Amino acid sequence: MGHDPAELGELERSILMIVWRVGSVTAEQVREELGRPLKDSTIRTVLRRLEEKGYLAHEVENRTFLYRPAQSQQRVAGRAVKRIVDWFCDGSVEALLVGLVDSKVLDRAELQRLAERIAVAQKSAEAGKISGTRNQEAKP
Amino acid sequence: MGHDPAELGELERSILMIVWRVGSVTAEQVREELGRPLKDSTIRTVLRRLEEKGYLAHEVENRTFLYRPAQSQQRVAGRAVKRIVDWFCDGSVEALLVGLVDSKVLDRAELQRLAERIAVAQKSAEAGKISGTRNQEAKP
DNA sequence: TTCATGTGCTACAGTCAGTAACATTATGGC
DNA sequence: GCCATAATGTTACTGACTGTAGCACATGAA
Repeated sequence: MGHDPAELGELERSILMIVWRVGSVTAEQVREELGRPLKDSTIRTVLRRLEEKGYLAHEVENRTFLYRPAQSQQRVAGRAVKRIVDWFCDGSVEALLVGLVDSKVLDRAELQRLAERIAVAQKSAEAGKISGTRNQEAKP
Repeated sequence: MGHDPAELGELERSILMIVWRVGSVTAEQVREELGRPLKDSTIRTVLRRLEEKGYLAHEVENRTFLYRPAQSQQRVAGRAVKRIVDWFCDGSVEALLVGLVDSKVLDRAELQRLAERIAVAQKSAEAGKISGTRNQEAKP
């Protein structure tokens, strides 16, 4: 069937990143943020597609579309990683860690720090948070 | 430029998984392993593409192609995750962890276990391994 | 020589992302 | 009321990539 947390194109990703960074943007703002000289309609097409795919939401402000993230950056990243873990690691996060070390994403030192970090977060976690950062999904 | 550790199609992924699982296969074996009724040439086309993309390697055994993984499953997974981290988390593995918790890939308990696991691996690691599993890339 | 088996090359349809033109509509000023 | 301006809505084309496969070619065996 389709592909839920699917692949984003290069331009889509760039634009999504901008929305995440800026928080709330119009097509024009996106155009300015992007270095590239793209036609206005191009930007708006991509924004629309991103919304169709569920990454963005918009509201109308004075006759103008204001786009905002519909999902936090972390959540999207998390889902993407989940897909990879399911696909390539048979769902084993440990196997993934092996891969992370193998592919030099994590070196031993980082792994160390990470473990400590997790331990600390774990200890001081009565509520449901790993650190100060909490997911701020779309608000109704 | 192109896109190195790029997207694999559904069929490509299935076949790659088979090669990883079985270790060394002919096109015919792949055909049997797959449930689907696909023409022989289809399988071989996909195998060839996977080799072009660097995921597989082959040697000729008695006039027949024997395909083997060119990269370990973990390494491919690791690189895929690295891409995601770079893209969506600005390279921060910690941000990724937040995402993993947010998206329910990891719950707090798993995180706990993970931390312990890392700590243990860390301690007993004189050589360069996180656990018994080591990457076995292509051999010359 | 012929047959079977396996490879090499080519191709075609469907999907999707990049990119954009053109039509339409509402809004504020004259 | 009418028009220009600024947005949006609609539609489309192109190239890349994947699924899927046909067909020609080679080579070892009978």
